[in-house]
Amino acid sequence: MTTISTIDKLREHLGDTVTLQGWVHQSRASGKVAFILVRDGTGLCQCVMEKSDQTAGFFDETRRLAQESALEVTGVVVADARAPGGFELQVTNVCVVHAARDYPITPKPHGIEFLMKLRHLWFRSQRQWHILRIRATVVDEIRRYFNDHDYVLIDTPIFAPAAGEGSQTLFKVDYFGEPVYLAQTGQLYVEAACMAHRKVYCFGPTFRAEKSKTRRHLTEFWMVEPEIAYASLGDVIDAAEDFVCSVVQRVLRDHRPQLIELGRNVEELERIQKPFHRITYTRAAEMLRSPQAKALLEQDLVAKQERLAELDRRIEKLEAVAKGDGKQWDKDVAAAEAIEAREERAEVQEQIRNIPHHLELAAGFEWGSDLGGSDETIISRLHDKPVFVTHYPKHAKAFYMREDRADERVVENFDLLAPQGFGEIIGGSAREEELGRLLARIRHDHLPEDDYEWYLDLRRYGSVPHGGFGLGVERTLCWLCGLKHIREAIPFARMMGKIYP
RNA sequence: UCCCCGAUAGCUCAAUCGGCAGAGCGAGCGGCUGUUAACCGCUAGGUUCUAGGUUCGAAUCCUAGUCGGGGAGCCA
Repeated sequence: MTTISTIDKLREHLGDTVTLQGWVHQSRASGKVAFILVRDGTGLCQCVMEKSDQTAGFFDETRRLAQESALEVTGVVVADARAPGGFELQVTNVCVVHAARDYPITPKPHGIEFLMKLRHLWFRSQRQWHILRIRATVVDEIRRYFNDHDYVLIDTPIFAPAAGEGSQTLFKVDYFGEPVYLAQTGQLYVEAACMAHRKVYCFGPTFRAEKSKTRRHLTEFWMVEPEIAYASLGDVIDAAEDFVCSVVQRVLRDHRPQLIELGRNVEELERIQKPFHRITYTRAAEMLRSPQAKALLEQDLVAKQERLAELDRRIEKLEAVAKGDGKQWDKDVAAAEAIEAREERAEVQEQIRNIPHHLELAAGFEWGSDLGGSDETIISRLHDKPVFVTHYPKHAKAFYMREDRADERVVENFDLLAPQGFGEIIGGSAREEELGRLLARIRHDHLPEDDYEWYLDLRRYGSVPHGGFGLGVERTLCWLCGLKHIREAIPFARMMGKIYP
């Protein structure tokens, strides 16, 4: 009777005979020795099987086990520098649970369409495994942070009778013959709850029917929304800052190796310390029109053009190698690198095409417009840490945001822009607590007043200054992991025109 | 809603000016006693997205459509 172990605990079993329950991640075999890289959900372990009297009974059948075959493998745990991870299993027995055939995801590169259709299998790949582990930690830290800071969890409804935000982005569903909408935010409900519990938060999926096919958009994404009674705009910003630092620290603490594996620059994350930068929208607008912004983009253009020339040279060289008559191995590597370089070239070309437009947008930025994606990128790249942009023009923002009493053209809101151009990860505000002002805004925006009767009650009975924010889990994960596309930050992405699997 | 790009073997990609449909991986078989995306040999594998058109001849050119990728607007 041997111990059943998991790969993450092998270190504790050095010298022991243990059984691993897992799947074949990769395998290499010769006539007399086979290396099976086993994946068991907790990690990877190289299992070495030498042909001998002991293994004769199963060696020939198992040496060529196909990728993703399920197996129980028993052996002695030994330390070996040649093994990935430093430990390996000297196999004494193998029990095939299920022999797989023709597993579609191979160790070679695949296209994104193919991988998304096989999302249910793509999970098993190392990169995806790391990302979803980090996601689980981020979600855990979100809950832990708010629970430990005296926030009360309030679950808000998914079926909502009216719009929380722009009504063009609502998913309409039939509710016993009545049209209702999938929630875009739980905010109005947590506002009600914070008057009962002082500090509350909701955490769940939200739905937006935005017709956006970009690397930053999902139609179903997860958002945490804390709401605090007796809070000023400054209090809410302080809370957001502390919270974001806490999430970053936790991910650094628990996932440093995974972040490095994903290619994330860990030093950049280590710089995420309080205080973050705080600028007003008006100042941001000035920055966009400033010589610094222009210089940044112009330098960017030069850098991108140099990169493009470099890539052209590289691609030419790689193609020559790939088509030459060198060793097959070298040709393969060159061909794979050429594909990667071509992808990067296409991306750089697109960026170069966009820069003049971005320059124009920034230089011609007028007070009153909302900040666009490229504007946010410029602002965040002019800073080395996350930036809070506050006090946006009233007419560009939602009706519930508190009017600045000192300047009624703006509201007391903020966005938090992640550094390195990852864009907006938080939106928040102080909420309008005066019934009269709120009613005027609802009427001005032609919103259905009846639907908001209950919400207006909050201003009739013990209305106090309060505020909160919403943090998008997937966008935060993109930033933390350095992901290029949001679809990798959620187990099963829901995007415009995509709902399988 | 708008703009740009793409679709060739199971996968990733080639195919020069419009002239015989190719390679690697994966799969199958064989070989190899320490591999790290293993290696070596052999085998099988094609309605070139769809429908029209131009042409002696179309993967390649034209028109329309479908699907996918990226971006704008909008947003977390």
